[in-house]
Amino acid sequence: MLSKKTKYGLKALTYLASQKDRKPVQIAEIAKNENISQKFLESILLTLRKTGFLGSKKGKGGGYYLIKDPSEVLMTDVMRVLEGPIAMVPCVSLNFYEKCDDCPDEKACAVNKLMLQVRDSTLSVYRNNTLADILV
Amino acid sequence: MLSKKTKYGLKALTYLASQKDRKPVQIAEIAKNENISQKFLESILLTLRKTGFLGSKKGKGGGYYLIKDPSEVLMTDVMRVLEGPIAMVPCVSLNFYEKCDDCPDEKACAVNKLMLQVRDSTLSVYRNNTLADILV
DNA sequence: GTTTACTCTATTAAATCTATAGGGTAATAG
DNA sequence: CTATTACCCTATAGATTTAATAGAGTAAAC
Repeated sequence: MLSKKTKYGLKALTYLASQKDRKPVQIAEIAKNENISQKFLESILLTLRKTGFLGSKKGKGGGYYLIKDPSEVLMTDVMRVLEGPIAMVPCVSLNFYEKCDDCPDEKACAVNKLMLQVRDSTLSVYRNNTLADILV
Repeated sequence: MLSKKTKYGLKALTYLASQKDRKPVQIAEIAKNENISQKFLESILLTLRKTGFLGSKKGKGGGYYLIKDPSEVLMTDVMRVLEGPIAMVPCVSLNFYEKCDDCPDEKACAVNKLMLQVRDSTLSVYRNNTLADILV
């Protein structure tokens, strides 16, 4: 299941991406238009700023804005930051690999074999989509 | 993240599928060989029996056994029973559809657009794999 | 009729997710 | 300069889900 954090984060990014210009947009405006708890959204936008997706401006007329062009924001990167590993099990994760303690041999593991395929297919979707691609 | 329930369920199914014959296998044997808590496995196998994947035999020499040939057990069905919806959001789920209360229009939702693709690609993996395919 | 092994319910412990509260601080406008 | 705006950060609580355990019950086999 997709977490609310990821869902809200994606909605905020697309909201910013569909602005005419790159002027800062206030948290309150995004929260209201996308039906998101403002405080919760605050922490999500903070994460996106710290990970280089967003810039922010303080004071009157401040807010958040996209740093890169939407067509340069890969879903792979967004999803890893918001949702975490793309793989459903750590033993098939590219960026968050971890050995299963209950599994003596990954090569002989059916779960591994299946989840490897799922990871690859999911990954290809994220790699083929930028923020610009999912705008509607 | 894949739940332990699904992981254990898949391991149990593959354990049963790789038996020479279809004689009942005891819970304890599966639990020991696959490093699974026996009581937890018990409840998982019960689910798989109730949903038509496994049969069981009581008393001495009893246990669980596969009902169908491994090549006829689709991963789509297994995953839906063990893990639940394949879609990451209810609004793109085929079997568990639900409208998002925060989203006025699915057609205009970027999350929907992206997750629809993810669902389709994941689904195609599960549809192309039977229990026989993931044996190692 | 005793043993074996599945069946079922209830409960608990742990982890994670979601949301809220509240104060702090930097930047801007006037 | 100063008041206001709006981001920044920490802590915490409530809800939900997951994982595991305990224990009693029941059907079948030998």
